[in-house]
Formats: sequence, C-alpha cells, structure tokens
Amino acid sequence: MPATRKGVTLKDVAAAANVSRATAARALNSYGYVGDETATRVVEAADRLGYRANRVAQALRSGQLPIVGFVPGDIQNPFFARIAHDLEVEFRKQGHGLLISSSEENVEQEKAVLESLRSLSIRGFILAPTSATDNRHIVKLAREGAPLVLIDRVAKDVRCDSVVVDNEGGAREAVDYLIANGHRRIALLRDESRIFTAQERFAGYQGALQSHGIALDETLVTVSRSTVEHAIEATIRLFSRRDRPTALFTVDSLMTQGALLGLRSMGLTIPHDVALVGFDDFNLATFTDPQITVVAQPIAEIGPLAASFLLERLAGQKIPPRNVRFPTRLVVRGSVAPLNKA
Amino acid sequence: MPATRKGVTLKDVAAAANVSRATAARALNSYGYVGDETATRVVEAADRLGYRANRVAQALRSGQLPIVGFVPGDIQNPFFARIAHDLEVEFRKQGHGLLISSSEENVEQEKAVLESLRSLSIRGFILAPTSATDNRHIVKLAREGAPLVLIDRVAKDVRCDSVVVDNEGGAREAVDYLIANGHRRIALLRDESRIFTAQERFAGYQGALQSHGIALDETLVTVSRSTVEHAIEATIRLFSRRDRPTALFTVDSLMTQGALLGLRSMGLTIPHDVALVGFDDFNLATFTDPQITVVAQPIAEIGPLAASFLLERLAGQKIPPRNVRFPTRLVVRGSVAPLNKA
DNA sequence: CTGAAAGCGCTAACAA
DNA sequence: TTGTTAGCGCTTTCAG
Repeated sequence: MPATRKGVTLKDVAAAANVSRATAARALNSYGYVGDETATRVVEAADRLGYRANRVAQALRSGQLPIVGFVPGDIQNPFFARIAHDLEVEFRKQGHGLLISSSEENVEQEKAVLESLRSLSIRGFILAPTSATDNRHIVKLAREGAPLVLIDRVAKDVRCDSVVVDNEGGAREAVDYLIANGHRRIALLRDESRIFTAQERFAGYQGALQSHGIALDETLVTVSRSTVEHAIEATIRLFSRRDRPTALFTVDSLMTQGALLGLRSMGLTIPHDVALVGFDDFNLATFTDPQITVVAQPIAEIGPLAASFLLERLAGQKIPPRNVRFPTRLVVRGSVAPLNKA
Repeated sequence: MPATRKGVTLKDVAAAANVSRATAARALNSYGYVGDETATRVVEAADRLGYRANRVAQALRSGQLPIVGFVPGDIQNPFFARIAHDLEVEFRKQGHGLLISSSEENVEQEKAVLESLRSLSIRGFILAPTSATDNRHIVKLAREGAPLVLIDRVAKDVRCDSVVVDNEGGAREAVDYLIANGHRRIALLRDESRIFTAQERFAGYQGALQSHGIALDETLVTVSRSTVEHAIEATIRLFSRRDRPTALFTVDSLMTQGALLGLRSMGLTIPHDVALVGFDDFNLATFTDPQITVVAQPIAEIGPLAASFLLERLAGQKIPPRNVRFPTRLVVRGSVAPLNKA
C-alpha cells in the first residue's frame, strides 16, 4: 500500500522480449552468452518498461547489499561531517551507498547500531569507536571477518585496518609550544577518557609537562562532553578560580569554540589573559581576533584512505591489517603570547 | 567469501527448537498463535545460536527496506549536518536507518542518487531539491506515490509535504534593516538562481529595495557557489571597485564566512567599512568581533517535523500535502552600523 | 546460445 | 496450536 510499487520486474521484461528470465538477466547484466539481437531486444524492452533492477533481491541472493555503514561519534562535528562527505564520494564511485548512523558517543548505541547494520547485510563498516576499551563487540566483528576500517580512533585488541593521526605527538607539540612561551600553569579541556583520542591527547599533555619538569596539577584538567555548550561551562569552571591558569589546551574544535565563548563571557582576552591552543583546525579559527593556533590534522586524506582500505577488503584482498597514523602539524597563529610580555 | 556469513538462519533456529520455520517466525516476531512453551524454546534457541533476522530477506518479502533516504545539497553545510542528525535520531526511534546521499547541488547527481535509492526499495525520501525548476524526476516520484518530504526548498508543481522557511520575508527584513541604518548601496552575495532558496532570498532583497524606492543595481549582485572559498573570491570581486558598496547581505552561512574572510583580506573592517547581515545563523557568528547580525532559521524544528511527516506517510496516512513555512527571526548583533556614524 | 529450475531467508495463507 | 507450501525478484548451475 505505501508505494514504490513500480512493479516492473525482470519477469515483465523477459515476457516483453519473449525470452526467459535467465536470458533477460544475462542481457541486462552482460555476462554469459546472449545473441546480439536478443540482447538488444531485451535492453529495449527494459528501457521501454522503465525496468530498474531490484537491489534487495540481488542482495538476498548475493548476501550483500551495496551499502557501507559509517558510524561516527557525532555527525555534527565538522571533522566527521567532512569525513562523511569524502567517504560518500568515494563509495558512490563504486556504486555503494553510505548509511550513516551515529553512535552519539555512547557505547550501547554503538553496539545497537552495529547490530542493526549487520542485520541489513551491509557490506562493510567504517567506524570511530566510542570507547577505547569496551569493545568486545568490535573484536567480534573483526574476528568474524566483517570488512572493517577504524577511523580517528583505534580500539584495543582489534585486528583490522585503521587510519588515525598522531594524537599524542600533536598534543605534545602544542603543550611544548605553550611551555616555550613561558607558560607553566597550563589547563587542559578534554573529553571523556573512554575515548581513544582523549587518552592519547592527554598522554601528550602529560608527556610535555613531564619532560619540562612540570608537575601535573589535576585541578587544571577538566573533562567535558564534546559540544560547544558543555565546553563553555567547563571553561568557566576552570577559570573561575583565583590562581587561574595562564594557558589552555583544548582537545577538539568544538571544545575550542566553547573555550573561546567561555573566556569571552568572563571578560578574559586572548592571548593577553589566556594563551590558547586547540587540537583540530576549524573553519573559523582564522575569523577570530586573534586567530587561533591549532594542531591541524590532514583531514582531507583520512576519508579517502579509509575508503580505499575498505574497498580493497570488499574486493577480497587478504593482507595483514594496515595501521596508518598521520602526523599532525602545529599551525601557529595569534592565540599564544609569551607569558612575560603579555 | 567476503564475510558477514554468520549464517544462522531461521531454519537453524527452527531445527534447534524442533519446530517448523513458520512457528519459529511466529515465536520470534510474536504474532499468531504459539504455545508458551514452544515460544520460549524457540527464543532460547535463537539466543543460543546468536540468530539475527535477515532484514534483506524480510525486505524482499515486504517490498521495503527499513531505510529512509536523505538527499541534502551538501552534508558539510552545518545546516544540513544538523538536520541529518535530527532526522537520524527520529528515524532511529522507529527502527529505520538513514541513508545520506548528497546531491552536491547537481541536478544530474540528484537524479542518479534518487534512482539508486529507489532500486534499493528505500521506504521514503527526504529531499532538498537542488533545482527549483528542473524537477520532472521529483514530480514523477511524487506521482508514483513514493513517500516524500521536501525540506528547505520546494520544487515547482510537486505535490507533497514540505518544510521550509520564509526566505523572502527573512531576506526582506535583513535588507530593510540595512536600509533603516542608512545604507543604499547594498551588495548581495547569492548562490545559483537554480536553487529555490536563492530565488526567494533574492526576491526579498529586491522587494526591500523596491519598497524603499532604491533601484536594483545588477552590478551589486554576485553569484557564487556555496563554499567558503568561492565566497571569498566573490566578495573580493564585489568590493574591489572604486565606489564600493557600504553593506552586504549574504544568503547562507558558508557565504557569510567567506565574506568575512574576503573583507578581512582586503583590510575592510566591519561594521566600519562594510555593514554585514547573513542569512542563517552559525556557531561562530558570535565569536567574531563584532558579532554578526543574522537571519536565524528555526533549525531545530525542521528535521523533526519533516521526519514526523514522512513517518505518517509511511504509516499509510492519506491526507493532502502539508506545506509548512516557518518564520525567520532577525538576530541583531554588531555587524551593522548606521551609515553616517560609521 | 537459451531455457528450466532451484534457492537466497523470510512470511503468510491455508491445512491439519 | 503447528506445519506445509508458495513466492517475493533475482542469479546461476545444468541441460538442451
């Protein structure tokens, strides 16, 4: 009753062309032997009738729908939106659709989404695991041989292709830079430690402090969900104290934006009152005054590479997992001033 | 060979529980009569075996995959990313996946994408038509009874549900505001006129000028693709002339961002040298100095309403098309100064 | 070169 | 209450 009952099936085409369904299929998909004349007759009939192959039926036979699933943490994060776009373009070229189903950074939802995709006979998965540790479901997925590429984050003990960036190194470089500018009381605005990138970036932060002989001050580290709103709040919390930090490192672009807003609302100026460096570049980092210094990721390369990895797996390629880690790049702009001069 | 060949089918479950496939199905989907004891036996067997219904097979029978297609103009535009997120949430609640396939503002691609979705027996469509006029394919889709909701833009002669905003009114209000501040040479940065919203927003611009007795100066209107990069270029073109405009109205947030960058690169300051109003609010409109005055759309309402419309259609509801048009709201911030004072 | 027939996994008449 | 059977639309042996 709902619709889409166009109803022109292979049977109709075959009948119209006076051949069997088998022959019609051969003509339409050009395989096997078909007489030239017969073939054209079939194709014409198909055109005339407006035949469109039923991909669900094809999928039932082949066991696979020409769809790939993408499970990001949050599609509204420009980082994932960009990757979604790039993936879509790549898969489209190969006749595959991209089914996007966000985990909303919730492990249970991630499990549910993955289950749901599997029952759809999706061909493969591109996943940004929301948890670095709670991931038996992913291990299982990989074990069962499902084509799978991890992106942005890897999950412990999962053997499969992955494409990530050097989170620790990037974070370290950022904090080193802050230290080089004379800062010692450097706050960190991070997201939940369950998340792989959060752990690595935190490690980089710690490492930088340590190698400069600065003790880690737990009270300078604040956890927040990765949204502008939450980050604003967390920033205000961080800077409300008397002996407030002189610098802030934020672990993703949404948080950087939240920090900007939070600091502004407190009347704190950058870089005069607070030096700021953020992980992940964003469109508007160059709009603010001053422009924001960031750790940039090679975002344009991540999606295409992940897509090509998955496509190779879909083509049946059997090689050991490839684990690519891209370097990051510190883009110095104007949000950090030397502590003394400021 | 590729995988996902878990291979536990209903048949296996039935065998394990010593019942027929029909009974197993009844127990699992709880319909028809099944003995209590039998039912639990089946359910247990299913659990034990890790049975997962094959939704492709179900779809072949029912003729419909529990997936809805979303065809935005560009998933990287935060406007569409937000809507994609909201749609996903709504459809997930109803057990439906969301297949996102961008038209990239290209009619041919839109047609191809729609064809592809149809051959997948997708249940329904949420579409932002890329062309206001070249849309016979959409008319056809609607005629054939495919559940369809148009979003952000409507297409001529298509009878179906739609959810849009008052583009003309919003644009008019923006330009009125500029005029009220003494501006007369008001430039327009718009996207291709093929796009519905572009037409309407242009009409609003014209209408405002006209009702204040200001002649339309074609040289003040520039067309650009809706990306930050293109908009930068277009802005520079617009403001490179001697008698440059004193104000600028941009028709979407990506263009507004491009305009900001373009003006900055020319050393023009806002609102001193140029007054600026943009259509569509964006995250960072409040980060800039000054903050940007915009025409805000009730974006949080669009996705959920469109989803509920489509869901009702999927449920078989037969009522005349509903065409909702939300009002916009001028959010005055600091990017416009009175012409004389400036 | 072409056709007949089987079967992918599931559901729904219809029988029993 | 349960089983039998047919068939969704397609592809692919296997005969002819």
